[in-house]
Amino acid sequence: MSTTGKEPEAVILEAARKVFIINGYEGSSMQMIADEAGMNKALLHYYFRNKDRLFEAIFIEAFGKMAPRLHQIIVSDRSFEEKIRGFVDEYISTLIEIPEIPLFIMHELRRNPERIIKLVSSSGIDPRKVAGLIKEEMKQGGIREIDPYQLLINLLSLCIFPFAARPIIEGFIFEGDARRFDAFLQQRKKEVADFILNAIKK
Amino acid sequence: MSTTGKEPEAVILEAARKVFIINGYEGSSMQMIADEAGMNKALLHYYFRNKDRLFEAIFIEAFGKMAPRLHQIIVSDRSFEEKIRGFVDEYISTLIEIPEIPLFIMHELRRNPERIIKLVSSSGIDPRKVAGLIKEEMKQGGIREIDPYQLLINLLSLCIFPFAARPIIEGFIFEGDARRFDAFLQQRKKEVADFILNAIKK
DNA sequence: GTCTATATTGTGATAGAC
DNA sequence: GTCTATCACAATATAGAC
Repeated sequence: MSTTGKEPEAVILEAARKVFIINGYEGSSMQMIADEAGMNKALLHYYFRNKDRLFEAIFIEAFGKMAPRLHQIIVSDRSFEEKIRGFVDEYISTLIEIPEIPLFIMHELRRNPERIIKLVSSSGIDPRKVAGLIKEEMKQGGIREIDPYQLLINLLSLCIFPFAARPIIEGFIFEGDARRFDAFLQQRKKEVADFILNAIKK
Repeated sequence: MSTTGKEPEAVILEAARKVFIINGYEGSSMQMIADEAGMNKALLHYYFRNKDRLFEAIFIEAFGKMAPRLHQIIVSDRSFEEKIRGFVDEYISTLIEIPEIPLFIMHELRRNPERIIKLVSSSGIDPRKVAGLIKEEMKQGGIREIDPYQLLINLLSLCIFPFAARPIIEGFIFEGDARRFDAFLQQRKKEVADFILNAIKK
């Protein structure tokens, strides 16, 4: 009860989020989460039966932050160029806020791909419709027509990859200088949109 | 000794490769590797002192398959277009053979970023030189000049991301149909090269 | 609800027989 | 070199006091 100030459930979830998203399922222990939450291991089991259930709550939440935005922009009634620019800008901005999420999702999805089925079916997104929509717009927009799936993956690749590969890029290309990498990401919003729009121009 | 038929060391390494690359460091146990190798746990410790050393052998090998190819093509004396086409084609072809490597490297590098420093310094690749080379070629090649780092990351993103995100893409976009995904990858070699070259054309 | 204590299993690693 | 047996410890999870 209490005045909804800091229910243990919320505290646990916040701690679990931090620990799981950084270390992954196998790299995280209930003890780590308990420490982060400032309480006892047993309490985690009291509120969330076991590690799996606690993890699932975090994973679904993280997945939900990534998938639906894409769909929303694609099916809006803006112009094609505005859709591309809008998506790239919003997506990269979001990822700057939660940069660990892409790699987290990719890794955990690889560990347990069956989970996708549940999530996809519950998301209500029909990839065929999205592809059809893109194809339609390419015809009308005076744009070089390419496979809509390739375009879709290109869009996602250019937005997401730098975050998933951050340690490599930051270490390898920017010599470990985080500020250069951040500046790179800010500039990237415009750069990626331009890149895509140029690539599909006739 | 023996006639180099199947030295235990090689058998262990092959087993460790399979297990580590799929499950990651924390997701793998010495028992799993021993089972895969068809021998006893203790033997793994006999040949490779501990789990860390065994893992390091696998990680360095995997990393070595990804990084140097890029450099080799970039510094060759082919034309700019040929470099792009050559790199994309060879890189995607390689990744089709070893599709789990990108995610493996990304995840493990996140877990222990310090490891990069050692590897980068020993690879002899100077990112500044590579960027300078790209910049020079853009001037000569009659190409729209963009930040060479952005171009480099775009190149890598478009090649690597589909492999790292395979379960998501295959499940989410291709409805779990692996054959459609494979066809998609084959087509992608040409598609990505065209996409990039169009994007940087004046 | 929240803690301590504990049961149980799995892990990396080593000792020692052969 | 290769095995069995075992140690020391960390993990998930539960029982039970308060």
